[in-house]
Amino acid sequence: MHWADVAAKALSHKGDKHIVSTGITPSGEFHIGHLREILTGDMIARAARNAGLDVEFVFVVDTADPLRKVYEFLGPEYEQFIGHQLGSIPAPDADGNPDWKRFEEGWTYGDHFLKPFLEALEQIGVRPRIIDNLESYQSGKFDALAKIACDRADEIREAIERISGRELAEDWFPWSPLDSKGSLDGVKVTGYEYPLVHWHDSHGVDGTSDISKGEGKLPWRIDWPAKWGWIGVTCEPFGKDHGAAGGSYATGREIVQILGHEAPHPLTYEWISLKGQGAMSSSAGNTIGPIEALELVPPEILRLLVAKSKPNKAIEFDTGMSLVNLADEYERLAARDYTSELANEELSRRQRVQVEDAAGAMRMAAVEEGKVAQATAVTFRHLALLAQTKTTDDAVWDSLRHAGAIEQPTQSLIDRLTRMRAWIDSKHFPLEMKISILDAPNHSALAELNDDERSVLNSLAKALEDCEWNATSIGAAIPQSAKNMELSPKAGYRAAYAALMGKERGPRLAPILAEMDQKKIVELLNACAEHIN
RNA sequence: GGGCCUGUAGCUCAGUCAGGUAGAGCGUCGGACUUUUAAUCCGAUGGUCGCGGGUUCGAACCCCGUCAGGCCCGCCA
Repeated sequence: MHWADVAAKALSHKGDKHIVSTGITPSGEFHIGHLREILTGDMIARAARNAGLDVEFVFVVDTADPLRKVYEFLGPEYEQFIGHQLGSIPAPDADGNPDWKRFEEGWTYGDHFLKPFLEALEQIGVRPRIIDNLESYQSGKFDALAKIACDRADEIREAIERISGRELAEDWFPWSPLDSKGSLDGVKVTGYEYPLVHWHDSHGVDGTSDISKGEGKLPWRIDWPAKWGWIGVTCEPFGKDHGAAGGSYATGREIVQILGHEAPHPLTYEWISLKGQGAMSSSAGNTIGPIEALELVPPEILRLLVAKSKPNKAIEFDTGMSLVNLADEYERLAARDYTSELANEELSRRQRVQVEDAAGAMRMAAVEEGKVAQATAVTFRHLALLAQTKTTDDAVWDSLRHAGAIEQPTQSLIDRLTRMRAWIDSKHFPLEMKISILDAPNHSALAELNDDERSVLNSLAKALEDCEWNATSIGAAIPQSAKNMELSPKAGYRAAYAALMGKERGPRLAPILAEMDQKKIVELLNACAEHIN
């Protein structure tokens, strides 16, 4: 069973109606690590729906969280906003300075980072109900539960201290009021009678905060269970940082009971890291955003990345060769017929599980829920080759038609080619996939050739010199040059690849050579032949 | 110090919850396809299941210990 189906099954034991929730703080650029959170939730919701449950998927945007520090992409002016809520401060402009003008129009820091992420989600087929946390506080959604938290502050303090093993400050209070400047930092609570919390701030000012109007927020460890309560969350995936013993889920599951609700079914997931660069971190500049990723990778393949790995497995992502392998794996999986595979009675239990997991992963990878992926009959590798050798899209389609792979390009294939071209032009495209013809003989590659293959070089140079310079003639000339010497065509290809590309094998040479200068190619071949003799 | 996760074929992993002959994909190697040679098809290769004990008729799986890697125990996502 696919991991999402396992989770759905667990939910089905608890009831028929479910709310799967995810949440992210929009403190900076979103990256594909965040995508795991939201895709994990989306996939559980799909699986639950599949299992006949009534399920809603929500995404809480934590705009009530304060700005923690002046990040590297922010100008020094942001110093004044430290401690202020992300949904109540201006967004950075292109230079990292506060964009006051758009702020007046209602464009906040939170919006700035959220908007592109939501567009990415749209493309990737995730359409959650969005809940703005700051707005939820201000409209009183937290009111009732925040009241219980404040009324029963001692019990909550005891739970946090016992479970997390840390000691809370003497003046700790389960409500963080906004101070006279609008910051959550450095405020001391001096008294409480619902709905007012009295405080003394770091500027020496005294004031009151109205809980029911969201003039402040619950500290994170209470904020989370309170959300579970008022939203009615029954399942929530979260990063392994929250899952640790003494972490916020451990305290949350107990606090939520004090608040009069049940804890949601948890699912901890591992991080996605960039290969060789460790965990993703905006400050280290080694992030890749969902938007950037989608410019290179089709959404269903990005979904497969998350779908095929069980949540507790760390994912290593990179935009080079593993992407090619992932994409080709997608094609292979799409080409299989799972129904007939599963009909085979002779499958061992183990094999059956493997087939089921593959089928499940593909079901979860589909951008449109319930849609069955169609194999495109064109691998990523092949498309990469065509995109590099054909300047126009039409030429690519012609080539594929000619090969009998397609009749008309589908929309998804057209999208894929567009992304492929973007990928090729980007810094991410792996050298290994780049097609290049040598300028000078590659000695070590030539040394690998056997005597037969070497002997073809002269004949090959001559054949190409004499042939008409188009793909068809070149294509005929390469094997013919070997046949002339009573050798198998293989010898001709081997010789050609070693001489022209410095490799043992490669993509079809003829169409590539046809785009190049005949004289140069012949010269290179002659130089290689000479080198050998 | 306390806790969680991970360790299985060259690589990526499944199989661990419900113990019953070690599984896939990729890679590699070989063959076929006499010109779609990054393709396709067929075949083969490949593992002291991190290590040591224990329970059991039987352990990758359960229990105890141990080693290695990652993470958490900060008003923190």
